[in-house]
Amino acid sequence: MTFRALVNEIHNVISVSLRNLDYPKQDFEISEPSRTEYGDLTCNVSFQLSRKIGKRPFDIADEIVEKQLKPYLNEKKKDCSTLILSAEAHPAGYINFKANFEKLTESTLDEVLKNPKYGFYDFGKGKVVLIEHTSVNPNKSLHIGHIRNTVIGDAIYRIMKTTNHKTIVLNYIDDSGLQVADIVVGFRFAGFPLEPNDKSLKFDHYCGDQVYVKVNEMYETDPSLEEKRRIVLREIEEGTSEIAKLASNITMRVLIEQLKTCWRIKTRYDLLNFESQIIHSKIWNRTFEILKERGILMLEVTGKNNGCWVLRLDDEDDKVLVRTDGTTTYIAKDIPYAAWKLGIIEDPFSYYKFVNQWDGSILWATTMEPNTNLHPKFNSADLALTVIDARQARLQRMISKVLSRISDKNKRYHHLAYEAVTLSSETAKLFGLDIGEKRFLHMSGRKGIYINADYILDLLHAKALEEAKHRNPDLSSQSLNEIAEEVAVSAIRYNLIRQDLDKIVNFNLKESLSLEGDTGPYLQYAYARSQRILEKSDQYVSDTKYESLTGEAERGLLREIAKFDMVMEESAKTLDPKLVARYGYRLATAFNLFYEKSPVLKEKDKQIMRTRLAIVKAFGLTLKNTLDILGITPLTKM
RNA sequence: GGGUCCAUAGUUCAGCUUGGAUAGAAUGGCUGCCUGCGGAGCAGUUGGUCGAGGGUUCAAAUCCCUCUGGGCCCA
Repeated sequence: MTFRALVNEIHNVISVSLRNLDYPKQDFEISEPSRTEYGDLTCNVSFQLSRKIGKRPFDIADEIVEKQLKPYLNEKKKDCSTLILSAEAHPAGYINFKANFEKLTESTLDEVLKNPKYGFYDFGKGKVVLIEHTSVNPNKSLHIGHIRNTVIGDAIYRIMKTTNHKTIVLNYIDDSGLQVADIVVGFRFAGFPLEPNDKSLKFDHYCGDQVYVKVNEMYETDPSLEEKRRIVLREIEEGTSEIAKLASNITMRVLIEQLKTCWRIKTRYDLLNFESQIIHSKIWNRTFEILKERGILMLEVTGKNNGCWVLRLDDEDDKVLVRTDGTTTYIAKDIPYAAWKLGIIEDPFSYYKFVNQWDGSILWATTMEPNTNLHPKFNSADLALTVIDARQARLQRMISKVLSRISDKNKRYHHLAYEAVTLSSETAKLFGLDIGEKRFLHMSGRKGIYINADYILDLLHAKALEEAKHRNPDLSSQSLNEIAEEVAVSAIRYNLIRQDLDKIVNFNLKESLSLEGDTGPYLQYAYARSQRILEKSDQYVSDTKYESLTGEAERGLLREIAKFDMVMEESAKTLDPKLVARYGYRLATAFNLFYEKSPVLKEKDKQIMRTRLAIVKAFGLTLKNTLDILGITPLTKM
């Protein structure tokens, strides 16, 4: 029983009151008031009713309080069976509630301290959610734009897991596209050695920063190379030649290096889906039949699309799927893949164990080689979430519409869109680019204008290492490096999660190196402080005295702790990871205030000391679980 | 041309889904607080015609319309 119990009780008693007073049925909201002096929770029902029945909000509030809430509280207080301390009609029209903190504290601490999984909330009822994220072309290293995708997708995975969904995480590998062809051209026809001269250079950096960028420059001056690219692309698609083997070899090497970066930021996947195998699997043929049966796909017999198979949806322009020469367009690959995700078509793939990951889980990969490996079921999800940036919105909306026409009603394909990461004008100058009055510059992999994920992590690591060394002179260099790495990961992850999905992250290199204020390390620091208190205590938390909990700082902290499962429900419902980040920040802030105002170990009254110790312990558990969802490692020293 | 997203403090952002009480953080500037549970912290101060105009409403940063500036997608 936590804050949710209080909200539910208020909701129930007001609903009953409305019935008793013969008011019409009315939706209303129980929320936190704008100022703490108004109480712990507030209800807007009188405003809603006022609109309907033309009575003054205060009169309605007053009537509900006097005729219903007060008698209710008098009755309930006899056997201490209410979490509400008082209800009051405010002249503005709100009904304001104060919580019985003694009882709320007791039930909250009881819940948190007994339940190491505190925060877990059964919103999903075991529904299967498939999440696809990262999906970076395997011809380059990941830059900060890519890891915004990765970090959002991974946070959503963790949110869904914590709200009782079965989760499957996919990484789609476009191993047969133009971008792969570009670097193959570089190695095969433009003289790039397969091993970089600098042996310490990661292979993905070498391919992306040097080969890919240079080859694209060379196209400008040497048109014959473009011809080579067409040949390479065709051979990759056919998949049997020497060039195709070279391409596959390079792709795998880049992919492994990309995955190292993803694992570095504590991301994991269940399955790698290779585009080449989707093409070879022929799942398009079956999908084509289904689309024709449902009348979504038409053979055009007149006009500019004469002879093409065209996708026809309400409020969308017609979209060609199959051209007159029988070749398919890009979306013709996405639809069968989406259909596979929801289990609309039979699973044509075999699977093999690709690699073991940092968390002990197995990463599988698709293969067309028949085998009988026992593997988890990867398709037929109830909800398929695809994390791709907002530029793909139109295409993704079309896929959703098609899928809603050919799948069961209870299944859903959803595009989880987010905006791009751009470079601030200050950061653009590092590339020698002056963008004048403009506020941001879009990154470009082809032009080499981007900030590598590994690079920013290394910078953060170095900065955190210096700081940690200074504070912990006794720690070994290995421990310090481990701490620095966790701080670096926390800074970057938090930075990318905290912002709204449909806002551009305008990346400023200098500001991103901050470890103070509203940042990941701030949360880790609050955790470390709390653990230091527990470490120095005997951790004995019974013999508590809840009525001693009168300080605003203590209550503020408890209030935040008590709201965790509601935050989880909301973020799962709205698919919004930033709510968890915001919550973590509020929780840490509440603790830091408590830390200033309510000494624990120095408190003379043993019972008060024990009560505060219990709060610290509950805080630690709650923040730890919050950090887990953000993919941030809690640290006891930093 | 059609569609879509964004605009809130010097800067970076919450708040908008579900209208309601004096619009909040962080950062920057200025100023305090470590012989005290870790100062990656806390407190104070500075800073806002919520892009503009209209509309709906007892009440609009929030809903609707128009416009401006910018991003993206499609043609």
